[in-house]
Amino acid sequence: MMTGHFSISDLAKEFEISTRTLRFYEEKGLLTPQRRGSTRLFSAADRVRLKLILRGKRLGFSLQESREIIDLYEPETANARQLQLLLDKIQQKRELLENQKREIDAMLRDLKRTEASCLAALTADSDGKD
Amino acid sequence: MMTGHFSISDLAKEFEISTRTLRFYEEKGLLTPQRRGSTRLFSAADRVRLKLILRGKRLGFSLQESREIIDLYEPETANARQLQLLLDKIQQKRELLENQKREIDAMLRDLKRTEASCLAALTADSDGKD
DNA sequence: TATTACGTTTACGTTAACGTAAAGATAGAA
DNA sequence: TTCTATCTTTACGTTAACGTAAACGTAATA
Repeated sequence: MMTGHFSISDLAKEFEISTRTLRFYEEKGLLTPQRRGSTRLFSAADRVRLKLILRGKRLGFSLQESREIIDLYEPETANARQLQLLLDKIQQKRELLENQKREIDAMLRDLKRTEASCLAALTADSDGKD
Repeated sequence: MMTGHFSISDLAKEFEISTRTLRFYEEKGLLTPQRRGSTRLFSAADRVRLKLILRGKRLGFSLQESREIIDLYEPETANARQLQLLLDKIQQKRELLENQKREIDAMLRDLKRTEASCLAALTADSDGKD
């Protein structure tokens, strides 16, 4: 039935995770699905949060860290003092991410060097120099 | 004494990790220090490997993944067939890293948007509109 | 010589992020 | 109504990456 909501297995299939994982995320307060009786009903907002959690995972963030980042997106904090705090946190996360990018670039450079010497070795072989 | 080697605590201090961590990495075959008696002697090469391991950690790689990447750097594989395999692996890792970069950029864009609306809210407040 | 600093091995403990199994409720199809 | 699918809760198990403690060896220093 079209309810505008997702069942637990809907999301599990879509994102190729287990239902246990979804229940675990709720248990940890990362997702807060509604209930119809005892059955969980996930909203579009829950789905977005899930996307962010999984993206965080791919970047090597812990669930706690992902939660911190996700919480930054919620503009419930309409108070100015809180907003400044929010901006500070965003700045922190930005620096962390920029650092990650730099490390990735360093790794890519290293790989490129190794690749180059591999290719050199290969072409030397195909030159039939020996 | 200048031996051209590092003691376990030398490396522990330099990289701000525990000696347990270094022993653990050896146990897992990620580092292979020599021994003088029972005491570990780490070489400059060990130190480089350690750097790569820690960089991998910061990027959210498991020790197993870090090992795979590090192994790519070792040009012991002078055989052509092996070299081609090596190039394939490098390509795989490159794609993985490029993907990570894309995800980071996505995250940075999201943060930027949130930041923008925060700033908008703040300046609206300081306008004293209410 | 006794203490301090540093090294060793062995082994049990811990946290995160789930996996897996048991036992049961509910709703629609055969 | 019985079967099948899908949901629930509860709870013990598992892996990675170390932490922590015990018990010991060695070497320089007070």
